Amino acid sequence: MLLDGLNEAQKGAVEQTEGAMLIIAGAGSGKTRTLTYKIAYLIEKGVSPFNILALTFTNKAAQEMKERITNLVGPSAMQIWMGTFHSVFSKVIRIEAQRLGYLSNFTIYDTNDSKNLLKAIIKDFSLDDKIYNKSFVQNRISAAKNNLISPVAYKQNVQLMQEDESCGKKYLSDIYIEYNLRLRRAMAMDFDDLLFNMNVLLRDNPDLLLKYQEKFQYVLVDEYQDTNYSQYYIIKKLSARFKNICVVGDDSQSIYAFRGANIQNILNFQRDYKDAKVFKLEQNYRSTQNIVNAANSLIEKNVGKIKKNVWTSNVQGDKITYQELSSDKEEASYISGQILKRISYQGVKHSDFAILYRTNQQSRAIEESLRFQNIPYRIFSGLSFYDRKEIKDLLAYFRLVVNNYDDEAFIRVINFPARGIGETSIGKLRIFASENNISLFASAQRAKEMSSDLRCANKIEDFVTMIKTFSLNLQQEDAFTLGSQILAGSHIIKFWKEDEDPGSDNKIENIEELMNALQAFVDSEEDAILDELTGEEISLKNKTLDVFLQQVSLMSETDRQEEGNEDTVSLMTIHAAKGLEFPYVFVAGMEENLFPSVLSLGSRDDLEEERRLLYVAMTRAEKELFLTCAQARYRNGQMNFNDPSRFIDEIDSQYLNGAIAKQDSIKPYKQEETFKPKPHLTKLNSSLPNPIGGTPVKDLGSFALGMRVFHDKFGSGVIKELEGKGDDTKALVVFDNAGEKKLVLRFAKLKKQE
DNA sequence: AGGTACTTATAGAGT
DNA sequence: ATAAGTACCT
Repeated sequence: MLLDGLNEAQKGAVEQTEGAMLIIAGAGSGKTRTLTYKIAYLIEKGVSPFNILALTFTNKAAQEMKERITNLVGPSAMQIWMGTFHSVFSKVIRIEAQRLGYLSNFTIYDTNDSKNLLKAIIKDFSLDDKIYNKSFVQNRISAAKNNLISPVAYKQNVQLMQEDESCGKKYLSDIYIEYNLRLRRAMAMDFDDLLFNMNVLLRDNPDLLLKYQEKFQYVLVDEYQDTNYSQYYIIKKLSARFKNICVVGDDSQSIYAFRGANIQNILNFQRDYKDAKVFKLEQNYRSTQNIVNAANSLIEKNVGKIKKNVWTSNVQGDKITYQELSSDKEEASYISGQILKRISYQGVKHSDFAILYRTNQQSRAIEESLRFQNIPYRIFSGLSFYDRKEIKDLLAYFRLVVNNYDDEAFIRVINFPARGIGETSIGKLRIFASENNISLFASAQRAKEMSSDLRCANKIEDFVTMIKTFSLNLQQEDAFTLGSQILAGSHIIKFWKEDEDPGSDNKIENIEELMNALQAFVDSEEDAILDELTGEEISLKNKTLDVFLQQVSLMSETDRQEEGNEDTVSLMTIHAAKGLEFPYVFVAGMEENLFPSVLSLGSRDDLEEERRLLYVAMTRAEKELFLTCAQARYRNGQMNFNDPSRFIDEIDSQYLNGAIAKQDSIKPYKQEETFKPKPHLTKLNSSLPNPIGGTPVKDLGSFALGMRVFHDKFGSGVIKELEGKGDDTKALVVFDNAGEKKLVLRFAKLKKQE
């Protein structure tokens, strides 16, 4: 019988098929399993896979779930629409593009493209790019889009306009307007547009609303705690007709507020859907009692959350190890030492270990140590394959061929490899383009009629002709064939072969890897879900370059990873570790200002998110968990000193080994309650005074040569030299017991003695 | 126009 | 520490 392997709570959640329901799934409680069986159960009950929509957090998760369901109910499972919000709805938008005034070969701009575009606009508006920092502007626009605030609505919103004005950015709304205009001119959408425009489609086209409501009779959403308002609204509308909406999540694992996720979506679900049934999965099958209890004791410190009692009947296990080390280097070698010890004496595999950290830059020291010890490792995320220059260049050629209006792609390749079209000429094209409100490519096509003479008009014409020739073949050739022609026509390989730099061989290998991916895409089986739509839809099943590009733009680094058969240690950020589990887990960098991040200290909501992040990290571990802290760490080229993370104190010490009671270090975190209220748009107030580096600058001028000072770690000593001034003052201190140290006063927290 | 040398911004998680 | 931007030279 299908449901025999499930516990009572899981079974209940599976058997409730109709109506609205919320499944609160604690860490390690078999959530994926439950969801898998639930979908299989629906199909077995006679629901057509065509009528099921399942939204997951990564494409990889979707793929794995599909495979499992296929194992349970057979190949019809391949017909389920399953994937991330972005990938599923980008397909819908592709199909219905005309309703939005787009063609289906529109480009998806990634964050980088967005920022470049914003930079150009800020420059064109003659605004100060320090005040109008492109990352800030991008965040603000993204937040607006995620809250379904259009440029016009933004301008009419008194509160938003006042916020902008009060921080000296009154033209932000104008930038937003221009940004959207230029996106449209480039026939491009950014990530947020995919969701925003899906909402527009459903709002403005009653026939389409009905069509997709009829199609998606059963809507299931995984990781519901990490959905934003735009996503919330899409599924609300889609499920309004049949009212079969099942959301699964854990409010304690909500870690994407920075990206617009709204934890209220899950907290308010019952208010929103009055008849909603609630199921709680509370038994943890993953971790030892010590790990579960320790994680519980931490997350208890959060105020806003749904009551639940996560427990386990697993063995008690070892206590969690907390280890302070003197530096990031020591921390790294401690970790590799612990790994080596377990591998040589206990026959544990490399792949049983994960090293998790808050920020990507922490991987460096750890990598060095692992390499030194010959421990095989694999780093997830970091500089993604698709972020590499050589890959982006070639993809830009592809993009321009697929969509001639794609201005960001045009800028990237018009003179790469160098073909004698310089800044001056490109500037003239830009002006012509904005005067006539056309794309750069269209301007290039009309180079001859431009008033100012273009000395390189012939070269531009050659380039245009080349791209156009490829474009003509877009629907005739498969992605690999056309891609190879473009690669040859671009002379990119020739460029890297002639390049002296030793890194260029690797670049060529990467390009070859991309070509392999193209070949694999062409050879792959047709995606059955694309076959299913009938009527006026364009064909999505061709293995052409445009389809490849759309797939690739929404692929994350974790989606890309092959099923790793290699036996390696995994290194990744905690965010990337969401949903994974490992027998042995190290969480590195348990320090104030790093974890919790210095940027989170300004609000309780942000701090609670950091706490949930640690909760996620801890609950990845099955058998053994290590938390490490480095007293000194290189950051931004400078040595940095931080206290151990406040979170260490928050974990009940009975589950912890190695915690050192701090005698006299003062921890001023009791001020939690004094945080200022947040405006309703997440992150929209992050422009408020927030000094880079975070630590308030104290009176650094009060130290003098020969003065006796005290340092928390190094003890007493005498200042031998002082150099630099202001923020950068450094002191050479001769410590009584710790030798000479050069300290940055801003970080070192030196105290005067006597 | 293209390349090199110096300057300066940026260092939070990622679809 | 590093990437990206600018100034200047060939």
